[in-house]
Amino acid sequence: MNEPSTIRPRRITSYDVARAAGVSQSTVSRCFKDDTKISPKTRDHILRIAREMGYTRNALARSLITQRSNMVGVIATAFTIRNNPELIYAVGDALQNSGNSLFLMVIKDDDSIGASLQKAVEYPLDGLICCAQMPPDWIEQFATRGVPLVFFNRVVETTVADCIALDHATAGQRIADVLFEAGHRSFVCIRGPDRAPVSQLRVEAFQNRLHSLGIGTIPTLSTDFSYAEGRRSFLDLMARMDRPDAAFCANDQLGLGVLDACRFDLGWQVPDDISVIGFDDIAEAGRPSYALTTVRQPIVDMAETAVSMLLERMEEPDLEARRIMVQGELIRRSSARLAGT
Amino acid sequence: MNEPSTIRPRRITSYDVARAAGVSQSTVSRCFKDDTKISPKTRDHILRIAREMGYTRNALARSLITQRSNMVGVIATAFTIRNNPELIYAVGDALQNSGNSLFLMVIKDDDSIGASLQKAVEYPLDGLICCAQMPPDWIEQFATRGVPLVFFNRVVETTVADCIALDHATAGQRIADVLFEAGHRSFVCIRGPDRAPVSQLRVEAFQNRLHSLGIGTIPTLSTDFSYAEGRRSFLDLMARMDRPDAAFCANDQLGLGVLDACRFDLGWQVPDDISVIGFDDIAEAGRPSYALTTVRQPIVDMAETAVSMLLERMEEPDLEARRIMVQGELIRRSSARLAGT
DNA sequence: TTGTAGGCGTTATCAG
DNA sequence: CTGATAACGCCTACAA
Repeated sequence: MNEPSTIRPRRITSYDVARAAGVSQSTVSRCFKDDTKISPKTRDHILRIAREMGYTRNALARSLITQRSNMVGVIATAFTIRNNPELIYAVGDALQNSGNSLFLMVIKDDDSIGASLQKAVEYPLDGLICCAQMPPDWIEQFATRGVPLVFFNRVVETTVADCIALDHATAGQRIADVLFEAGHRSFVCIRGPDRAPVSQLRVEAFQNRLHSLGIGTIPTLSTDFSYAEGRRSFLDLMARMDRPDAAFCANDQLGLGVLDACRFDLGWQVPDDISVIGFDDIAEAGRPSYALTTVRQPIVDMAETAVSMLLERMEEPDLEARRIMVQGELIRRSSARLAGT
Repeated sequence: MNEPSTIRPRRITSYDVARAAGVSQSTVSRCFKDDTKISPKTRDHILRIAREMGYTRNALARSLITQRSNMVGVIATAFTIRNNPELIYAVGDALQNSGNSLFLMVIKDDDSIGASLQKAVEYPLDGLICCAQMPPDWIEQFATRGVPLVFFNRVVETTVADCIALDHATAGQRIADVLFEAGHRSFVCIRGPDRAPVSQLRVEAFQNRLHSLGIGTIPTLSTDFSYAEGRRSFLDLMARMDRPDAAFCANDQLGLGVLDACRFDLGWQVPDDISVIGFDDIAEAGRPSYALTTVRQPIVDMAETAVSMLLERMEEPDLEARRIMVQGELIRRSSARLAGT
């Protein structure tokens, strides 16, 4: 008959090692725990044999009995991954340093989170860092199941999950203030997708502040948060209106697009003809080719804090919910004419 | 006495559902398999009760018996994550579409892969996509254990793993050719870390080609692959030598740094005073502020292919090793004076 | 179609 | 210090 040319080899288990070492399976198991009593002699003996046989503990089987998978889920949108890759690295690194693993669930946008949440409870994960919006009933769900949850840059009204976020609103106001003080009186806004909460917070705070300073309606465009859309939509807008004094962009990608539109498509001088301000302080914003004035979001610090909060809550599930608001730092560069300090 | 204010709730199991529904545990289990025979009536009944109780199958327990965790590991360096975030997204998305999950292991650089490999066998993962160098004995290890393995942009001489990589060498030669044809005769190279294989392949091919065209030793600097280092080290070099005709940078980040050094620090005209060429075609390279001539690496396509290859091998472990070399596309922009076509 | 029983690879609890 | 034995939560013959 036809016999398979290769069979997936059976995994070597602690029983195999036990047999080879002439001890019981539980003794083998004990070898790999630190705080247990076992004679150094047998331990060495068993460990050597285990190494020879290529034995490794099965983490899945272990987590079944210990009730901990040592895996932490991270839910992140395409945009977050593209725009803040350091976040992924920082979170992964911090998790690994604490003996956990990173179970990454990527989603298209904030609205397509469903399947990931399902997976998070199925696996089950020891904790969850969510960089996206989550329906309230799911938040409850995780709380009931005792799965620690930290929101990253998504503000949620709940008492059962921690959250860390930039204070987008205060920063948006601040930008309105410094532009106004510098004498700017006509503005436009380029924002991200309508459903992106981060964009919304930044832009609304900006607009509200200007309104209270007596500025009327501010022309505002929604885009997909990308350089290309920022550039294109700004040109669109400029074809229909006079040049404003200043443009506020909900993130740096948009800001770079607007800058290039000004310089290369419209032939305007920045900041003499127009001030441009972005948000995030991504690497490119600081380069001399752009020198974009922006608000710095300390993403790596925030990532590390998020992991710490999660780990704390994993230790101490009864901790009351914490809400950390990180203040952004205004980074003054040459893309905007601003009033001094 | 003190009683815990919260206890981690016991997980609801299929036994709980069975009891509530008045059936046996195995019947509950069967409800969640498609191809099994069960009367529609009892199925609906059980599913409804399961939903009411908030029951979800435990994926870990399931994988213990099915011998598949449905988790695929991805090992990526800090640099890869930072510079090719789309890779992470694309891989994650493709995996999820095939019913698998992404177990992400981040490492500092190619040399610090050890712990991740250990985890990969421990968990155990159903497959591994490795974007880093791997010691040969570990490659064997995975083969013996029957864990499918795909290398991404790392060329390995092995018959037991697939690999997909850009043809860095051919691209490096090509750049040498077009620069030489355009009349350039003096060159410098800015490369990545000494241990970064990708950088090495690109630069060595470039240098070898020029040697065979009669060009002598080419001043070459090693850096950390970053914009800042590219800019700084190029300035260093220029302080010690005459202006070369062209600079080849092992990636676009370096290229952008060198461009800014030329324009903002040295006051040179690009490409009149010097031609600058990068590698990767990252988004910023295409923007008018830079317009960096470079080689396009179709990272998303490559990511999807890598996942396909892995899935195929998971189905068919006996497949013989495949080695896909992707040809890069020279993208001509205004940072380099090149010969036609 | 449904129930019974054994097993996946560990860890934990007790005796010895 | 070590060895039985019972979980952990599920899947899957096999029997009914």
